[in-house]
Amino acid sequence: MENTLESVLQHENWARKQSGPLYAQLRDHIADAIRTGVIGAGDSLPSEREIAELSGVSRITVRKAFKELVRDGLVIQKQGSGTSVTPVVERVQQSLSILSSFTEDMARRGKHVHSELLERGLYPATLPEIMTLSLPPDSMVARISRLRIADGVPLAIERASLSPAFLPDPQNVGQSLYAHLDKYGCRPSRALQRISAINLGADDAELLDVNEGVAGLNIERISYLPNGETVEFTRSIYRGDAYDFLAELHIQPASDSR
Amino acid sequence: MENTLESVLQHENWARKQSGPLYAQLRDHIADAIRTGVIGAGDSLPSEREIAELSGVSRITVRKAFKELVRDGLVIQKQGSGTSVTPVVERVQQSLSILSSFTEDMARRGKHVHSELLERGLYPATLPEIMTLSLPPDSMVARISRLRIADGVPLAIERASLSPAFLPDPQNVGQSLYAHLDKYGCRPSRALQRISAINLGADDAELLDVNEGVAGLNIERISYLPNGETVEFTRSIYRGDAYDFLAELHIQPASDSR
DNA sequence: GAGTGGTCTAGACCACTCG
DNA sequence: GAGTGGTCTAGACCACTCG
Repeated sequence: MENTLESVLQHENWARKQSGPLYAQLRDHIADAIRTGVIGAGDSLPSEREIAELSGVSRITVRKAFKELVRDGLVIQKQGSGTSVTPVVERVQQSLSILSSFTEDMARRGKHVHSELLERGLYPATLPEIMTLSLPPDSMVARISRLRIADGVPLAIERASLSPAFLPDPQNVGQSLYAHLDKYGCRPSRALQRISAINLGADDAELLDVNEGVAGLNIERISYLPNGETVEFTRSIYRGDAYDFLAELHIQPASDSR
Repeated sequence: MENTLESVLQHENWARKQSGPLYAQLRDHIADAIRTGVIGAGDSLPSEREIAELSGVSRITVRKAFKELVRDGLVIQKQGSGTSVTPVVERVQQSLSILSSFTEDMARRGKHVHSELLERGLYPATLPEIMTLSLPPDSMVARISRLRIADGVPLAIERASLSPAFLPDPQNVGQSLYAHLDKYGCRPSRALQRISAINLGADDAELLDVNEGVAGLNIERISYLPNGETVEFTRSIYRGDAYDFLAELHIQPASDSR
């Protein structure tokens, strides 16, 4: 009857059956239990001390196994409230050739989105902002930083900087920055993005509700008006487990292909 | 005179000056020393036991600090040979709108590239390969897996699968798969890529000469001939610290933008 | 207040590297 | 063989969560 967690963790049911370090055997054993559904998404795991006792290893060994499960995003640990299996997140596919608005994009998929405001207002511009946005020295810059949430799941942190010429009133931006820019006729028509992979730091990981060190996508975007003026410089961090970016590539011009 | 590592690690020079856990203070202190150049790229650090003694904390606390420096890619640890500062890698910028060959791309930048062959030959096709490449059931598939190395630095693992119709002789492929396909007039003209972020597993991390768990880019590419036939299905893993992908975005058609 | 994960210690032995 | 990081233990106290 009890083909549950407890029996799975019984020492005699796993230890020394494989080779390699104890913590790796325990880690793989728990990972299998998660993947095969013996433990479901969102379920709580026994405490480190309980597992240590059940499985006959020291608590530090259990912690070491957990640490790697945490790093790989299989479980989530919270001080004071225990360890549980990471809830599954539906991956969002986003095009890398069509410039779209997060809010409009998600609405089209029938998802309920909202943003948590992290920062909004006019600030003294930093040097990168001055250079990227072609601002005069000692200029102010409009900044909007938001945590993007779809159906209750935080997906991305967006930190946008704009020239005050295009956004004199950051306080009035609602859910969608692009919709706001539309009103003033300065919605960008073209953008360049730079994409790289990073391990999330403690602060960003907490905002995105994932474990520190989990892989994320770091995207810097510079958006332009049809006349070539720079509108927006945005640094975003996306959850690696929640996003697939799609790009369509074409062969380079024949003259160049030697 | 000795404003070196040893003095930096002296217990009285850092401990308890900040708040927070000991290991975090030590970690930040070493990270600062690396960033400010007190310890240079490639330099060896003292052993865990030496640091423990110098700084007056237990070895486990030193290990915990090191573990996070390793995770963030600042240092590299090798059993039996010690801990050293990660050598700096020049980032490669690669377009996400132009389909180019790794070999040709790097040659254009004056880099010396070579590949280490991981797997090459004809194998029974897996289900995903059959579906993606439109192969008949129980078909064979040509596979080439290579570790891409530029100027001695491993940059990416590429695992390509092709229909034997396009690549009957995988054994004859040289440095460049695309150059080989050119000869038979079946070089792809268009491709779709899916990009996501992952934490590198132990095997891939070892091939790429980085630490396990470091963030990498996972890219799946499907390439097409001008007539629409699928040529190639490639799963690649790129080092997150070595690649920036560039994408140019355009506004979506007006009819769609409501 | 009971229970959880987070930090820290002292000490031990193992696996690997390198001269 | 000496030195390195890797694993493991038993035990302690702290910070946080939750009923």
